[in-house]
Amino acid sequence: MGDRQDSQKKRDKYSLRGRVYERIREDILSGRYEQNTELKEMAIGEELGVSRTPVREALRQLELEGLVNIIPNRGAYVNMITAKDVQDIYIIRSMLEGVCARWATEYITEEQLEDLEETLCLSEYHTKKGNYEKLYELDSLFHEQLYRASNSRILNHVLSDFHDYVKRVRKATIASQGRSVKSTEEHRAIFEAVRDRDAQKAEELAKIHVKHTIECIQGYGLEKIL
Amino acid sequence: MGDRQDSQKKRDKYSLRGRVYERIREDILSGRYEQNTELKEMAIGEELGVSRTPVREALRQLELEGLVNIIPNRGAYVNMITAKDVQDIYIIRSMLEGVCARWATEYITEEQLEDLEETLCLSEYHTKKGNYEKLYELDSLFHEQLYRASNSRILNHVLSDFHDYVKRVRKATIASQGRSVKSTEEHRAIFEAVRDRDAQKAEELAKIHVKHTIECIQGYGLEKIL
DNA sequence: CGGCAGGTGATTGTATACAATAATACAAAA
DNA sequence: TTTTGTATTATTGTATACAATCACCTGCCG
Repeated sequence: MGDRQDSQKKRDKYSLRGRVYERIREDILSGRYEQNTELKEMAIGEELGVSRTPVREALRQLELEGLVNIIPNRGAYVNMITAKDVQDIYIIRSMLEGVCARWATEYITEEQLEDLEETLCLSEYHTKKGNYEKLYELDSLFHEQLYRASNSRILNHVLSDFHDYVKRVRKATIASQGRSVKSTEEHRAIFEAVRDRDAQKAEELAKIHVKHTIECIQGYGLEKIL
Repeated sequence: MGDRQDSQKKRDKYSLRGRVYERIREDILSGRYEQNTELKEMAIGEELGVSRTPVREALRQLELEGLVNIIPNRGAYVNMITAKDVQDIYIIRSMLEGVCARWATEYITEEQLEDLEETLCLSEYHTKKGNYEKLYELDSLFHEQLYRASNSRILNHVLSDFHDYVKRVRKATIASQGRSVKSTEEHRAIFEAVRDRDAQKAEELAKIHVKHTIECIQGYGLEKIL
């Protein structure tokens, strides 16, 4: 339990390549590697008990995401998300989550609304209990459900990636009493605006929600997390 | 001539994998394949005179971009950009190009400003001559230079991808007398706002520039392009 | 002592071989 | 006729083998 993370993602968790990809990605995003660590195909392959082939394919994918630098004939090097990247992502996300919420008011189905409310209820429950691990998962789920409800494959794709990239930061912010309570309240407000089909309000609330997270991060000190 | 397209992209055009990737990507984005065309590794490999290995790696990368669907043990299928995707991309781009221009006013260097103006001059020249092929390249270059000037790796990455995705549409819109003149004028205005460090104006102009392109597309009829 | 040439080992790039899986066709039984 | 089981074939998934490239070290020469 606790490895829920891709939900809707089609990323194939069952092929060797898929597992290797997820593994390296997770290791980079969670900071287990340092910047510019060299990722040798053979070494990783041995560690995971697979040959070079799936490792290579995974590294090529990570290169495309910008999480790995590949220098031809030389090797693959870890490319960490920097503090500035995180800031930029949050600013961009604040806008995109806004549009997302706006679009969701137009496209969300009754079923999706119910799912969203269920997630919300669980969030409120676990907020009270201070169960941060579970809360992080529910926070992710809430946003991903909203992404899907926007009915935009493109927006969903971009936002999901960003969401993953700042995973570490989000884990840290959620795990503070003050922020988690506030965050869940804001989720509730966004949900209600979407349910009531108030596009303007939903957009505004979603933007503010992300902005508050930025402020929380800046208060906390980004260096401590990265 | 005419295959300029990646400029700053680090995409390795010299390895077999890189060439295969670019080739398939280009074929998908330019509409040479139909939706759901099955991409067989062996067939592509034979066509390009390479083995399955580089083809596989290329397909895996395209999967991550969403340009190809891979069903495990079954195959890879073309996933075209739909008309709605294009609309979404333009709406999102309009916001992101706005932030990009804003950030550029803060970060652009004198050298980058000169490069930008040079591109602009060439654009104006070729606009007069109605040289649409060249104009398309210069339009791409102008935007890419601005992306870089934003000093945001993240923003640059997202915008560059989007820019590629709507390549076909952009080619079509540029190739209309009215739009190309207007577009170049708008580029000039954006450039001047950036040069004068007027963030507010630059952002507004960049947003409007993309919005105008949407309108042009809608007037043109997206179905004809896709 | 320093710089450069060449060799050596390590690592990636590509091709191929083999294994596993899924699609297809066909035949037999209900 | 329909359905189901099975053999065949095509295709992908993975491993390995081989080629090309690069980094590093050594030793020669200035």
